[in-house]
Formats: sequence, C-alpha cells, structure tokens
Amino acid sequence: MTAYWLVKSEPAAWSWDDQVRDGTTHWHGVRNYQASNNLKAMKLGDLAFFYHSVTGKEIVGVVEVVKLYYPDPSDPKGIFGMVDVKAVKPFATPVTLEQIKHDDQLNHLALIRQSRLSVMPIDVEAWKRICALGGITA
DNA sequence: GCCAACGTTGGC
DNA sequence: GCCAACGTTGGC
Repeated sequence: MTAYWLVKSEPAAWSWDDQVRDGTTHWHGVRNYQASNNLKAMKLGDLAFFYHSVTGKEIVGVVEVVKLYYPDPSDPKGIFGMVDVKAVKPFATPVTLEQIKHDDQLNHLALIRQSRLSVMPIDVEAWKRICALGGITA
C-alpha cells in the first residue's frame, strides 16, 4: 500500500529543477524529530509532493522514495537520517499554498496547521484532490 | 525536570 | 525585512 507525503525545500537551496536534473538524490538535512520520524516511516515506492517553501509556496512535482531511511552523514551528531528520492513527474499547474489554505477539503493539512514541519503525511483523499488541481493523474 | 533564552523556519 | 510559531539548549 503506497503512502503519501509532502516534503519541503527552499528552491534557493534545492529546487524541483535541481531534483529533475540530478534524478535520484539524498534527502539530507532534516534536523527535526517529527520530520525525521516521518522519513523513517516511508516505504519504497511511497510518493511525495515536492513543495517550494519561502519562494513560490507551491507544490510543483512528485518524487518517489527509492531508498529507505538511513543515517544522514551531514548530521555531525549522527542522530538524524534521510531517504533517497527520485523525480517522477512535474505538476502541469503548480498548486499554491493559497489554494490549499482556502480549500475546505485541504485546509486540515499539516502544511497549514504546522507551517514549520518540513516532512509530513498526506491522506489519500488530499493526495487525489491536489493531483487533480495540479493537472496530473494520481 | 522546569523554563527562560535562543535559534530557525517560513509566511506575510 | 519582520515577526509569529515553535523546537532546542542549558542553567538551575
């Protein structure tokens, strides 16, 4: 059973274009227990929305989990881990934070309620709805 | 173990 | 650029 997620990245640091160019990458740098626990819960083949935070504030594409949680070598304390993700497809139309905030079926998401969380689960209904808004098939 | 101080994220 | 939210750190 595929689970669905959302991961955030500031495009100035790491953008969807960077992700597409490099294909498969290490989702390193998470330094928050809740986000890290979400990474830990990801399974191979799970899908995640790729969200541009700060600049853009919109979901721009879909990535797939291709390697399970393992230690993040960039964490000097060796506490946090990461997964590997691969670009799957871009949204035909990016779905903005503004849209999600004003959508009765979507404004329950942690993206709105917990704005600082950088890795979060997305329920199936919300996944389907956002895919529809983005002009892609779920 | 509490809590004040501090640092970071991310929307506005 | 500001600041609210909130997680982390460290003194006690």
